[in-house]
Amino acid sequence: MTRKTTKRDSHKPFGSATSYDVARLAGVSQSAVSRCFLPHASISEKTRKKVMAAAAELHYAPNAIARSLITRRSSIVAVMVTETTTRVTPDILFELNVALLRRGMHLLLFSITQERDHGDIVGEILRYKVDGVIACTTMPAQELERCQSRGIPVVLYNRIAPGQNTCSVGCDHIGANRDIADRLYRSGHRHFAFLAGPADAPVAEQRKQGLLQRLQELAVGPIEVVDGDFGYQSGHAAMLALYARGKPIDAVVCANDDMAFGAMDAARYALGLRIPQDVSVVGFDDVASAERAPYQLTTVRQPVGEMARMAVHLLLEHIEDRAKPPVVMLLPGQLMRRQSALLAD
Amino acid sequence: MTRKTTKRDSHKPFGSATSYDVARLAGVSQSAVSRCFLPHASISEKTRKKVMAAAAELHYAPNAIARSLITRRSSIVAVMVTETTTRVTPDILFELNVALLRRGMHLLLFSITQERDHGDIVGEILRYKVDGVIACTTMPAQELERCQSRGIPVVLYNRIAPGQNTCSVGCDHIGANRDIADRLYRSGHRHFAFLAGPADAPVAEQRKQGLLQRLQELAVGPIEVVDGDFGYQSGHAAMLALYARGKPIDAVVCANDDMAFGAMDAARYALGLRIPQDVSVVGFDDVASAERAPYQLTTVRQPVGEMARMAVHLLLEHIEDRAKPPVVMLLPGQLMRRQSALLAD
DNA sequence: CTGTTAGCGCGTTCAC
DNA sequence: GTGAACGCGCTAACAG
Repeated sequence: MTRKTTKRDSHKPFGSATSYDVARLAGVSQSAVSRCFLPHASISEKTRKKVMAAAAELHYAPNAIARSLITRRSSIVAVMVTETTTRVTPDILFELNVALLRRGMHLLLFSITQERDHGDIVGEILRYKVDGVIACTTMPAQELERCQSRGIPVVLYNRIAPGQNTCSVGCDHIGANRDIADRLYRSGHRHFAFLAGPADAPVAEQRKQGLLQRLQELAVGPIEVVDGDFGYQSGHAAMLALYARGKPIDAVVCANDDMAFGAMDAARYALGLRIPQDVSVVGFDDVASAERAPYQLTTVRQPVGEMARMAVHLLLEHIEDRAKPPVVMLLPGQLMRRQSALLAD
Repeated sequence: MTRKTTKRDSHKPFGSATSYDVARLAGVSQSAVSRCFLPHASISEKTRKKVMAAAAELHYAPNAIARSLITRRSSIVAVMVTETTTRVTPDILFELNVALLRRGMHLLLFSITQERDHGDIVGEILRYKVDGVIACTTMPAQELERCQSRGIPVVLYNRIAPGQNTCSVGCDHIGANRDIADRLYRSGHRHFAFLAGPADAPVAEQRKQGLLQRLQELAVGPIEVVDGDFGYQSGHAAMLALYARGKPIDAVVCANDDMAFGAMDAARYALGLRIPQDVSVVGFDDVASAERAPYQLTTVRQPVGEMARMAVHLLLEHIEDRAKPPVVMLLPGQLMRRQSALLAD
């Protein structure tokens, strides 16, 4: 003890008090202090009082970094996002953060960009010894494996792993757009178009699949597909391109809301069409402006809060038991019926 | 060495290789390995090669947690946000993350909610020994002091500290709305209204101040102020309430874009007004829908990317030198002139 | 229930 | 330039 005490008084620039400082002030051993801050420690009420008083006086709280070095649990979860994620569903980060904090975990954020790809980022993640990863990105199989081979559980958000051998939680985009197809058909639509999102966005592909699958089952003739990139402008352009083809159209389903807005504005202000009398328009995501007067867009809302909580739940389960088999969870989207489309019940 | 080696082969469930493992494989000492991964280490090219080869074979990378325990630098920055932050400016998190990663720092996210207030969160932050804090929230003076007294620099984002004794970077909301007031006046407007945001949002107050200040200087008569909460619905309601007062109105400046959208929809669809012929409407933020056909909203864009980079820059400077005096940085907003308002050049 | 002891993995003197 | 020893702050295993 003499050794330690003499040493630590020397520097300590600002650094908060350590468990040794508290121990000395309380007149107990350092390990007694440690135990006071542990969940299931056996400690007498008397010494506990003494320790807590001393701790309060010194503003002491256990150093999480030092603790994690020995417990091999950092209570940190890495969350990977892209710019698209944060733009299209900004609330996901908030919801994940709240869900994680509520369960005693912390969120270390990593944004994928051109200059920092998955490889770089996974390297950083490994160095920080996080307890788990939630990926809102299309993680390359190799990087996924790199985490898992080191015993770090991964949960994919709105993506499905190549071999489905990884946990994932997502919205059932396919099911939702199958339902949309069905309802549009039943309310009399026969001439369909799909304004597609970027090919490298899995959710955009799923939304397309859902629509096309169901329409094929219903034996609806050729469906016009126009490419886009999730942006408003691309929706606008796609709509103009669509009508330039000269085919009859009575329903336009869009890869997301932003494109739907572009399509609606093109329809009304450039093509002179009435919505939904001349053409029904459907989006996906239910962003804020979807419910507003100029659009009143019929769309599908993802249960973001629930998806976040499920992702956290799944991750923690697999942190507890790494041998647990992977779970793939698909949550239904919620249809928001508004004025932009004629939809059967 | 014997002691260490016997020990470490025993468990190691999945855990990655340590510097000892690399040292053994390379036939050098552990400290040689350590030096290889340090910035300015003096090491011979020969042993460096050996070490790097061994490290690659074992997929070794230094444990950031262990490193920070001894260097007293975690390379982690805590970022505090509220739900409003993430909803109104989703890109700020992305921009901060990119700027931080580029400078070798990592972002630990903390969302303030009802159930986890600033006190709780600052407690968590202190336990993780972050190198600094960027607060996109209204931090209570007490919690600010709690960080600073422990030598943790804080940079406020879009807030100004009570005594200005803290670093901050923000958009010049006051200046921007002074300019708006000026231009509206010069283009002939004389009957102004301001649709206010929540009283506890400093940026909303600043926007109001800027407008009222300048109008007072211009000796423009009583300005109608209607309360709101930054939400679309509140803008809609405020606009109706405003016209219910029966006063003449020719310019409506709103606390933010969402409220402006509500106001415009109320004006057009409920009050039968033409924009900008009957009334000019101005917003703030330049969110995505502002430029779209139905709105074409004249508004002010905050230089979010630059603000993020500046916040990171300021923070790192103060991490390097804690004695550096605080800097308050105000960046100009960018006026986006569109069709919703008649504005002088 | 308490104190003592031994590391977690690494960066850093200090001899050689 | 290199290796041995030490300790960052803490938890865990053990004896009493």
